[in-house]
Parts: sequence; C-alpha cells; structure tokens
Amino acid sequence: MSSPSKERRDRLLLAAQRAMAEHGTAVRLNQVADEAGLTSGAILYHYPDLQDLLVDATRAVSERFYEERVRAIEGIEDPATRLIRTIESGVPLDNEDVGVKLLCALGGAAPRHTIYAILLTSLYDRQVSLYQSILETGSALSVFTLKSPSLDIARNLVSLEDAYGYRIMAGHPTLSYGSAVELILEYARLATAHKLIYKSSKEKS
Amino acid sequence: MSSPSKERRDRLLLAAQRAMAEHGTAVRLNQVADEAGLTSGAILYHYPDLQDLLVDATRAVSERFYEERVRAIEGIEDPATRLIRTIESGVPLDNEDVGVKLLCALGGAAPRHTIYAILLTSLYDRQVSLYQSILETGSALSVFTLKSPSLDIARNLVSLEDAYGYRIMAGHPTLSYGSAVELILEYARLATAHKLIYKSSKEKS
DNA sequence: AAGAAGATTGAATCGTAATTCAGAAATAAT
DNA sequence: ATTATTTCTGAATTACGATTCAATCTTCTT
Repeated sequence: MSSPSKERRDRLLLAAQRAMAEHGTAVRLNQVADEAGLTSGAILYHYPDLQDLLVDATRAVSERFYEERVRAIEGIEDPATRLIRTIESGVPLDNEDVGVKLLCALGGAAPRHTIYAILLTSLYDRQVSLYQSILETGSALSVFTLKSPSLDIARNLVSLEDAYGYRIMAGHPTLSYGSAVELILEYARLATAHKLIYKSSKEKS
Repeated sequence: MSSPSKERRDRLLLAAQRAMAEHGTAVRLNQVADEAGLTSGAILYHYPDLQDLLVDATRAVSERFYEERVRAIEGIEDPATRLIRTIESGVPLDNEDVGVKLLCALGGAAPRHTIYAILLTSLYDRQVSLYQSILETGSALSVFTLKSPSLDIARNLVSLEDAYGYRIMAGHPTLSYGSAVELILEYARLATAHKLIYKSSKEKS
C-alpha cells in the first residue's frame, strides 16, 4: 500500500486540488474520488487518511504557485521589469483559477487548522523574500530609490496581491486582473520612486 | 414558529457566529446547537434552513464590524487622526478575534458561494468608501496631498488591512497588530504625503 | 391560577458518507 | 503465457448528522 507511483500520485493530487477548489477544505472523500474518476476505496488504498492527501495536494499547489512566479522572471535583468512581471504573476486572471481558489480556501481554514496556517505563512514569506531580493537589487543598482525598508515594501506588495486575489475570486464587479495590477503598481511606484511603465505582458508574446 | 424574538434571535446569531468562526462555513447544525446550548431541533424550530441562519449571522458580523469602525472615529475632526484610527480599527489584535475569524472563513468560501461573495464584496466597498471620504476631506483641507486617486488609495488601504488580517489570524510569527498597523501606515504616508505620527491609541485611555 | 402559545427536548427515522474487504481487473515480472 | 503484484471495485457495514414529531417544559395572558 501507500507510496503510489509518481504518476498515480500526481493524478490523486490533481483530483484533490480540483475537489478542494470546488468544495473547500471540508471536501468529502467521495468528492475527491469523483474528481479522480475512482471510488472512495481506491483513494483510501493510497491515502488511508484523507487529511494527508489534502495536505500533500496543498503543498503541491503552493510549490507550483511559487515556482511559476520564479519562472516568470528568470532571464530578466532589469529590476523594474522584474518587479512588474512579478506583480503580474501574483494576481489571478479571473475567478476560475483553480490554484488561487484553493489558496483562498486555505486562507479561510488557516485560523482553524495549524497545518494550513503554516503552509500559507511559509508561502507568504517566500514571496516576500522574492520581492525583497528584487527591491534590494534595484536599490543597489540605483534603479529604485526605496522609500521604506525593503522588507516592509515587499510585505505590502505580497499583501496587496493576496487581497486583490481574494477580491477577484469573489467576483468584484469593478476589480479585474488589469485594475488590480495597476493598483499594486501604483504603490510600487511610490515605494520605489520608479515609473514602472506597465506594458501588459498579456497583449504580445 | 419562525421570527424569533429579538433576544432569542441574537442568541442564535451569536452561537452561529462562534460556531462558524470555529468550524468554517461548512459548520454542522449540531455544532451550532452545541454553541447555543440547545439541541438541533430547537435551532430548526427557529431556522428551518441552517443556511438562512448562517447568512443572517454573517450579515450581523459584517454590519457590526463596519459600525465599530465608524464609531471608532466619530467625533474626531483631524483627518490625519481619523485616518490613523481607521487603520487601527481594521486590524485584528490577535488570532482570537471571532469576528475576523469568521470573515476569513467567508473569504475562503466566497469563490464557491455567491451569497458570501456578495456580502464580502459589499463590506469591502463600504470600507473603501469610508477611507475615500477621509482622504477626500483631508485633501480638501490641504492636510493630505494625495499621490493617487482617492479611490485607488482607499482600495489599497482596505486591501492591506484584509491581507494583514489573514496573516495575523494565521499566526504569522513576526506580524503582530502593531507591525501590521505600522506597515499600512507606511503606505498611507507615501500616498498622502502626511507624516501620520502614530501614537498608539492602545496604550492610553 | 388556569389556559394558551411558544420553546425545547429526546427518541425514532432517514439519508449520506466513511470504512472495510473479498474478489476482479490491470499491470508487471519471469 | 503464467504468475505475482498492484490497483481498484462493489457490496456490506458502520458511523454520523439531519429531520421529524409527540410529549414536556416555559412563558405569557387574563
């Protein structure tokens, strides 16, 4: 039993992620099974405790989310462009995003479930570090003139992303991907004293 | 049946709020009954559909939260003080805050439950209006020099509060009430070009 | 204080989901 | 191809929560 092959494991994690995005952290075993196209017994065969599967699924989402952001800026030299691209990669395009939907559910569960609190806090801190290193580099190259400590700016940037993510997932009528990015950029401009001219990366490429 | 007296109604709403704070929006009827010190039948007698009770409980929390913020600044003239006090009133003191715990749970459920999305979006917008009117007044009196449209600043302020609320509720090891308020104030200073000297309202009075 | 209306209980019932497991199906090994 | 191993199903069992309701307790009315 246990330790399913990499392939099957991924299939289960995918199913658990979709099920959690749809039903929250109180998702039922049957709902995960449905999503996987299997019966509940099959899930239990690999994960005798559903919670373990949910936590693994959650860790995978968190990891993927972070990795995608790192990938979005790899190869880019200019700190201003790096900052803009990072902001863009932190906001969900619409309220269909499965990963962000799941992360929202985690946020709601974190006050009640330590494990989710730890995972989310860790994701937050890693994103803060990502921003901080961009800010520090830009500052060192005299591209940015930081108006607050880099840690503070980084925390505020990640916080803004998070909050606008929630707004977008809740379907706010006048807050779209574009306006959220623009709002965060407005803060970034104040905090870095850089114009950060935003040429949406979504219209070309 | 139905339409319980104001007193009993409040007792039920309180119980539902506590239960939701503890168990999320997927709270069980029995858990609400336990919190109320009643049996499930008694709850059903007043609210044949649990969802109705949960929504009413949610609306009450949202209302109370907003009203408290309004009350926190009533009588204060100076726009800078009003702004500071408003920021202070938007951040939970610690991760025990039942109201904010509930609001977090709502945020997690909003992508899946329209009714909660509507309630939360409405709360967000009302808070934005609150900030906006403070900013506009301060601007009109030449106390603030707004570096972005007041709507944008207001949205960012509420967003920061929200996000730090989540962090605090998740027990972030280095983000406390005080540091969150300071981080939001740092943005507010940049956006208003006002020093906003923060004399914590918690140490006196 | 008697009676009526309102509120609550506790037991019975129903429904749904979790769990178990013998055996079938698929896959891998020889 | 045969055997062994892994994976999965479907049915049976068990557990739990929702729902119903007759009986009881409370509270109000007069």
